[in-house]
Amino acid sequence: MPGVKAPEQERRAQILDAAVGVAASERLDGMTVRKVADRAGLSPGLVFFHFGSKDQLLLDLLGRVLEEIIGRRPPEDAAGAPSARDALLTYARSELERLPGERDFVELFFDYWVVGTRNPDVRTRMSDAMAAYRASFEPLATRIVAEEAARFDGVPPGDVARIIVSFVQGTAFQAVLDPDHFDVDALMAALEALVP
Amino acid sequence: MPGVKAPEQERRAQILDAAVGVAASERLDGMTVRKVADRAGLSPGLVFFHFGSKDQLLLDLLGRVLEEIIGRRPPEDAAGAPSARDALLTYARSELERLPGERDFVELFFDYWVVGTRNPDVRTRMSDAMAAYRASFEPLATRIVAEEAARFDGVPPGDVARIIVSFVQGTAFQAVLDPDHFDVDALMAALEALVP
DNA sequence: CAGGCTGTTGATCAGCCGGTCAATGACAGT
DNA sequence: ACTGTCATTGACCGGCTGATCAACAGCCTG
Repeated sequence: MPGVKAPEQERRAQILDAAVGVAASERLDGMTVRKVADRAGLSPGLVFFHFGSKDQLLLDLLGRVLEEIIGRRPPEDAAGAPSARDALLTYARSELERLPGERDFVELFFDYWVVGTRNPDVRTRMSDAMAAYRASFEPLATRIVAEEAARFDGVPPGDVARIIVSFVQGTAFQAVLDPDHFDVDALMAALEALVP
Repeated sequence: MPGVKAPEQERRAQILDAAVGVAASERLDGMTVRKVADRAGLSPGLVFFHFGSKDQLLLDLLGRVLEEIIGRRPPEDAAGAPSARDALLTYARSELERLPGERDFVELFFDYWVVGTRNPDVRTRMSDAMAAYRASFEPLATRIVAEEAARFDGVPPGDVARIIVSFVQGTAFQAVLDPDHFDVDALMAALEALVP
């Protein structure tokens, strides 16, 4: 006996919310259409009615994950930084400080990375998101290169941004694997000594 | 009609070899006991006879992957480097240069990272391996800190090593996602400018 | 040659998966 | 009030999975 109707967008959002919940607690490979439907209090068939396939549901869920991790980032608050180098380090620190609170999404992000190695759609989406993330570091990287033109002779700011992103991601990787030894202050102290 | 017997260790190795092959081409989530058995030219039941469960097979396979990625590393060849800083950069470069050729194992490494977030055994194994990898950078990090004691005042060498490992891993992450834009020389040039 | 141990096979099991679909009911337009 | 559209349900399908197990073959021991 079918239940009450609901507007298209509302249902989709309801199902996606449930998908976020299931994925957060059971990870991508533990997320099934049935579990999502159960959590949303709906029938499995409805998920296919609204999303067509599980792959499409995954793709839409990826949109949410990326928005959370890469999208809704606090403004890069470089105010008060005496130099571009300090501003970049401050920015990097703020990125590291977000990690513990967004652990579920960080884990999902890596889950999707794995899926992306086999699913071209996911891969493209991830690749684009990474480019956007990298781009958010570029203004500061450009200022750094400009401020010390001699030291960075011929080095494209984009490569500097790439290195910062690598550092943040690698740290996220280690933080999830071994959260007890994750110490932002210690890491930043070492980084500041390493990058004068 | 059962086939010929084989010594315990030989069979295990044969099955593990097949598992490596299947995992390399189909990834962890595409690896099933049947496919491994097929590739080894054996019956599925035999896999359980020798390994007990798929989880145990995964754990043993992880041992192989880690040995390939973290174990069999070339000696850190710091010979000819005028300073610890140069030696560390040379070491980091050699790590990056290994990535394209070991892509299958790098992908598997991240696959296992994902599995590790749910499987404590895998997680512990990964965590230990990461610690060992980090430790391989420590001697050079210690020399760097010692050579410029003022600059690295109070910074533990272990944290410096952590940062280098983060950089290498983050780069591996991006290299798999977007192999076409992976350029070791460009990255190292930027890194050398960034870390004087 | 008898008998047991052990490696090996492949059919088989229960369970879960993504996906389909006929049936049903709520709702809007007329 | 009638009707057609569409959201919703849940049983159902085929396929695949990890795991089990009785049957069987080769080998060692006596």
